[in-house]
Amino acid sequence: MPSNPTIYDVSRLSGVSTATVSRAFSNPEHVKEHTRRKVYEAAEALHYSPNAIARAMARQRTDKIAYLICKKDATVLDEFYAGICEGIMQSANHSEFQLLVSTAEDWLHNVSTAQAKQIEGVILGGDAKAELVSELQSRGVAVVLVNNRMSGFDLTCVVSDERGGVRQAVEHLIFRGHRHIAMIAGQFSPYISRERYTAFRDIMKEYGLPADDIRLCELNVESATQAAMALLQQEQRPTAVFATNDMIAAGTIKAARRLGLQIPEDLAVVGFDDSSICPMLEPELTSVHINCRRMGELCVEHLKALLDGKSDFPRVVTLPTELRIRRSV
Amino acid sequence: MPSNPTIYDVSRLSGVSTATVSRAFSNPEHVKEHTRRKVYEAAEALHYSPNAIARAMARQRTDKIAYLICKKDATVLDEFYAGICEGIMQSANHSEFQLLVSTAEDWLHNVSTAQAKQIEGVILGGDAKAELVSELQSRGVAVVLVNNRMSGFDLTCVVSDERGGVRQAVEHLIFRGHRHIAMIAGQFSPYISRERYTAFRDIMKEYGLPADDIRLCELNVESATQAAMALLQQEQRPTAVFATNDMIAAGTIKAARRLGLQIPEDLAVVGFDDSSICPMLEPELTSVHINCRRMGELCVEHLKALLDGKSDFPRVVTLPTELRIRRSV
DNA sequence: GTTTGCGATGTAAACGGTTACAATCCGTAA
DNA sequence: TTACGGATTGTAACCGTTTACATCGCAAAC
Repeated sequence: MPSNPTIYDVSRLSGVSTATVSRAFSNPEHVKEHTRRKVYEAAEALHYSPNAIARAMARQRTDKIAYLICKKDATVLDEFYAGICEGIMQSANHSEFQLLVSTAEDWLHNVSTAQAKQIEGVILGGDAKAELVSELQSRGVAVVLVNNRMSGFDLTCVVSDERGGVRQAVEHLIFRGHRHIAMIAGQFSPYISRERYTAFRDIMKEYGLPADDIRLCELNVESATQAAMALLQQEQRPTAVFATNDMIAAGTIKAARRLGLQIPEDLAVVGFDDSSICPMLEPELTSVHINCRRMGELCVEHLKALLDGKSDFPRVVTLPTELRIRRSV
Repeated sequence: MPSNPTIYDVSRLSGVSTATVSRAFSNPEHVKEHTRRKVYEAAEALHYSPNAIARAMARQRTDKIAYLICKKDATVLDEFYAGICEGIMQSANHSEFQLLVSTAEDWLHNVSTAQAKQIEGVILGGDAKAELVSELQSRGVAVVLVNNRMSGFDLTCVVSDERGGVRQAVEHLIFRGHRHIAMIAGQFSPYISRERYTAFRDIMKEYGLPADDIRLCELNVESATQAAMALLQQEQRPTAVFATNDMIAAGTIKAARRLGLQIPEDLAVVGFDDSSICPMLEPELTSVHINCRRMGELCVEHLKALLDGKSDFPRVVTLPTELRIRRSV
């Protein structure tokens, strides 16, 4: 197999210097129309395209960014993070970035120490450790946090409006007349868990309602179902449940069914995330929609701004949520 | 900010040549214990680590591979492809590959033409076009197909045992005494759709049962529900439904409930993929499990073998499926 | 005491672009 | 006509490694 054509081949064939060929590709406006065309023709004929490695070497920049997911769960790319990933992918492609994807654990060992240098920017998803952030920043890597915040650092965070989302869910229930609203909460990343929890408490208080019927559960359906069973078998049964994600809501629905409760007549349920399971459940689940793709896109946009030195951006970018009303309330 | 240390800095500090430093890092066995230690100490002191770009340039290999998802759907990284992606990620990290992720459309325009050269291997997921494969192979890029097959090419395919999976599902129904088994099928990638369809037909025939009650639907719950409604309102109602994925099974369950049918008493349902929704449904859905992570890992392993020139591997790697029995049958 | 051979190390030329600087061209104003 | 200046283009150094080849030292074999 003949090795790939180089800029020298193009230079020779088109009769101009390599510098001009280079300019024709990276600064077309600096080479005369006529010459440029000659270059392009030669390149076309040779199937030449600039070698990105060599270019990165000479330019001292790689246009490579990474999406690092910091999670210890079994499935790293769940629907939520996958959605963000899609947004990042799409936006990265349009911005001619190359996107590396990895999990944080493997990364910290293999890569942060060994290769971080050729990554220009990192998007950290999940529960990033402060140590990782400072390590990266100290090496001159631009960092954007997604769905997380961190104090004490000078960095950009892209988050969904968790409090607003909880408000949409809870007010929806309150406006339908519910007074005894319980919450079943799972342990997500610290940031998310805290936001959803405090938001629930604050909003209930705002309406003068008690926010003391709160259960915790593990992140699996059985645990959620158990928690819901216990909750619903109290003497003072709540008329509505706010579940901090859709899986927990699904568990709640199962528990209700086992206890012979009708949804939404006997019990209203609202979920969070508006994942793909919502329309599959019976009844279809009302849930708070988060625009994951958009979050991913925003991450890339802000990372780009950071890399271009335009860091006069807002430090915290908040994306509104949207209540998707279905039949479970 | 001081620019990163280079091999020259290490060379100077440790008092050996750059060649020796280089060897100390990439061929430790070719440098004497004593020297090696001096080099490592100097590197440590300077926080030096080899610049992968320069290394790629000199070595003429990049250790970069890509996972390309060929799909036109709205959500590219659904649970299935995300699972594969996780496996690839993990395996790639262990093999010190850098992993790029992208969708095929953007790719074909931006990358295949412009940058394919510095990617050494590609894993193609979904419905890859033959054109893309030949384009890549003609540029000397190693290609592995996942969950797809393609004739006329000399390439490695990693697939789950679709026929075996269908057999597990259908035989499970048959052994429970079902005779009138209907199928509701969605339009996935051509390969998957065809496999599941023909497998169903063949296996039913094998048991002397008619396989003529087959419905098609779009890939959304409503469409699946509609299809199931029509199916279940026939005068000769089937006693079991084989759904070609879990979402369709969910639609079937919804339809059954609307018609007042009990599951599994009046209707048995089996899904496919064993996605995370199975335990959330009521009743919990029996489904055919596919080990996506493992498929991803296998892709990387075979890609690696390909890159190392050991291509005496089986051309088609098939991964067994496993029936996860729950309550819907 | 030479020669031989091998392991450890050094020298310097790639790898394929970019870009500072110099040189040239060409139109315009003095 | 000539000097001037911006637009184009060419020359060559450089980006940070790897690696073919040369060199060196030293022990075994003669």
